[in-house]
Amino acid sequence: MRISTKGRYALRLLIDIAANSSDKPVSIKDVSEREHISDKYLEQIISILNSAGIVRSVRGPQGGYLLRKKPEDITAGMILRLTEGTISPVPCAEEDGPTCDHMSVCSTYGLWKRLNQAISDVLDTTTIADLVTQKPEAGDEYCI
Amino acid sequence: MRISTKGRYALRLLIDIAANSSDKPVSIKDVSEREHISDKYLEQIISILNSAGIVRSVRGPQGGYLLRKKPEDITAGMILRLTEGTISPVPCAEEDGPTCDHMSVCSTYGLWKRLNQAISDVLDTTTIADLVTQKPEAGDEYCI
DNA sequence: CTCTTTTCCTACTTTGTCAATATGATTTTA
DNA sequence: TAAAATCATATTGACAAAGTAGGAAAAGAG
Repeated sequence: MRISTKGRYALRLLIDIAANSSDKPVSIKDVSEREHISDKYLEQIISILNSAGIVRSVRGPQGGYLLRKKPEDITAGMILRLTEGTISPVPCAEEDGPTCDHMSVCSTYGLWKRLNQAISDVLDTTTIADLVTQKPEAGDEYCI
Repeated sequence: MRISTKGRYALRLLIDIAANSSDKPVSIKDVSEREHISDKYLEQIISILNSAGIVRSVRGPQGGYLLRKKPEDITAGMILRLTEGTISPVPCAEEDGPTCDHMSVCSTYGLWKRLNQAISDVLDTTTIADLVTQKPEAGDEYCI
C-alpha cells in the first residue's frame, strides 16, 4: 500500500517551488539539487503537473516553473491523484469504479469504502501551504 | 496505493471460513469454489495465516482449516499486515521505520504520519466478525 | 493396508510497474 | 549565436504481483 516515489517527489517539488518562488520561476535544476532528486525524473513529473494546470512553465534561461494556483488551493489529494493515477486502495472503492463479475454479496465493499474515505479525508484537507510551513519537531526529523 | 489481491483474498478467505465453519474444518477447495479464487494461490495465503496462528489446519479427508481466534479478535489490520508486509503508505511512517539520509527538514513527514494513522484507525477497528455480518445495500452489490 | 483427500512445501513463470536514464528537439534570453 | 532552460519520447533494469506447477506428507475411509 505504498505511495510511489513519483507521488512523493511531486509533493516535494511543489513544496520546494512554493517555498522558493519569489516571483521568478523556479528551475528543475535548482529543485533537483536542493531535494536530491534526479532532474530528468522531476521533468517527467512536472510535465504532468504542467498539463494539469497546477504549474505554468517559462522557457529559456532564467526560466522554470511557477505555481498557477495558490498553495492553499492545491491539496495533497489533487497531486497524488494526478501522479499516482488513483489513491483508492481497491478499484471498486473509486468513484465510478468497476463492478464485480459476481455481483452477489460482498462483505468487504464497506470496508474499502470506509478506508478510501479515511484516506481522502486526510489528503484532501492538506494543502501545499500547510506543508510549506510545517517543520518537524526535533527528534522527528526524517525525510523520504 | 493499492492493496494487492493477496491481502484482499486473505480477508475473503477468513470471512468465508468464519461464515462456513460449523465445527468441521473448511477446506481450501470449498473456499476456492465459493469465492472463485485459485486454490493454489489460496494455499499460499493460508499458510501465512497458519504460521501466524490465525487459523489451525486439519490434514486428511474432511480436513481443512479452523479459526484459532474468535472472529471478533481478528482485525483487518492484522491480516493485511501479515499478507501485505506493511500497510504504511511510506517507509518512514512505520513503527521503527527507516530514517532519512538527509535528516534535515522534512515537510511531508507529518502528512504521512497522519495518513498512516487514518488507515490504521479504520483497519484496526474492523474485525472479521464485523465483515461476516455485513451485507451490502441493494444497488451497492460490488465485489473485488 | 491402500486409496483418496487433504494440507504442506518449493520452485517457476509471466506480466506489469517502478524508477529512473538517455537522447535529442525546441524555445528564449543574454 | 551560444547557453540555459523546458519539452517529448524511448529505453532499461530491477523488482514484485499474481498466479501455475509438481509433488511430498499426513490422515481418515474402505
